[in-house]
Amino acid sequence: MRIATWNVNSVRSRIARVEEFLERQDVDVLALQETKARDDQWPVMGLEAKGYEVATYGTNQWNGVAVVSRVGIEDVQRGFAGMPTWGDPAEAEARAIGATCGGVRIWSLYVPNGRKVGDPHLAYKLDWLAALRDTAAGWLAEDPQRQVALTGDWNIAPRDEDVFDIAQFAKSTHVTPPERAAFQAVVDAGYADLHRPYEPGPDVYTYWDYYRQRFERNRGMRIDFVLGSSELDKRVTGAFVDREARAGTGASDHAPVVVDLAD
DNA sequence: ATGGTCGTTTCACGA
Repeated sequence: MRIATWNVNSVRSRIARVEEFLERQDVDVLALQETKARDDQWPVMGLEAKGYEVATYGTNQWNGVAVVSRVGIEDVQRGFAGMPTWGDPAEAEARAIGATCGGVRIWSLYVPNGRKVGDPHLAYKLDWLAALRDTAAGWLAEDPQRQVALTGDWNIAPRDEDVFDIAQFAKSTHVTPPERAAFQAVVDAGYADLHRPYEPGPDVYTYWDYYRQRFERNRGMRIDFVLGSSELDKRVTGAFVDREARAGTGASDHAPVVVDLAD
């Protein structure tokens, strides 16, 4: 089974590229972030015609996550236990959706951006990650044999080599010690990085700003990850970033991360 | 320090 995660930066403006990616890479399950579509706005017709099921969670034009699968979708859960919301608690933020596909629990996560050091959004990001860690640790405490994938845009570069020039991030979010500790806490809860062992280099990125030709010059960041429980980790046979999806006009600013699992 | 480029319910703001 081949799974993937992709911050698509608007599924409505990118649906043709989503369908192209699924077919070109022969993907079974795709987790999407920043769909920027309410559930009722999702362009599902082409996907359903090609045999994909879609589970979405979008409450406004800014947020949105989804799971697209051609191996079935079961037990969809929107949000997770203890997930903090920003601002009015009644206004749910669609940052997490979980679905079981082919026996694997796959989460599509859009970790809060954090904006700037000192911004309350950064505290929110850390709270959100702590809640995710607690909840995800609980899943494995209940049953260590579970195959769980925590995929998505983490908005964290865990290592200095995960950004094109660490000196330029001296006063930025995404690389601060508390954010990196929050990421590591999820790893320590039993979720390994399934991609890095297969592309360990310092110049492997998943995100490149649109401006200043950052993609063409490969000045990017590794901030999208597929983390997996140990039972899932055992099945991994390979992983890579699909840079082709980032190339050319009309691309998202992120590229998909693809992970292959043995049957 | 600023600006660069995308997306959105766009003349503003988030990433």
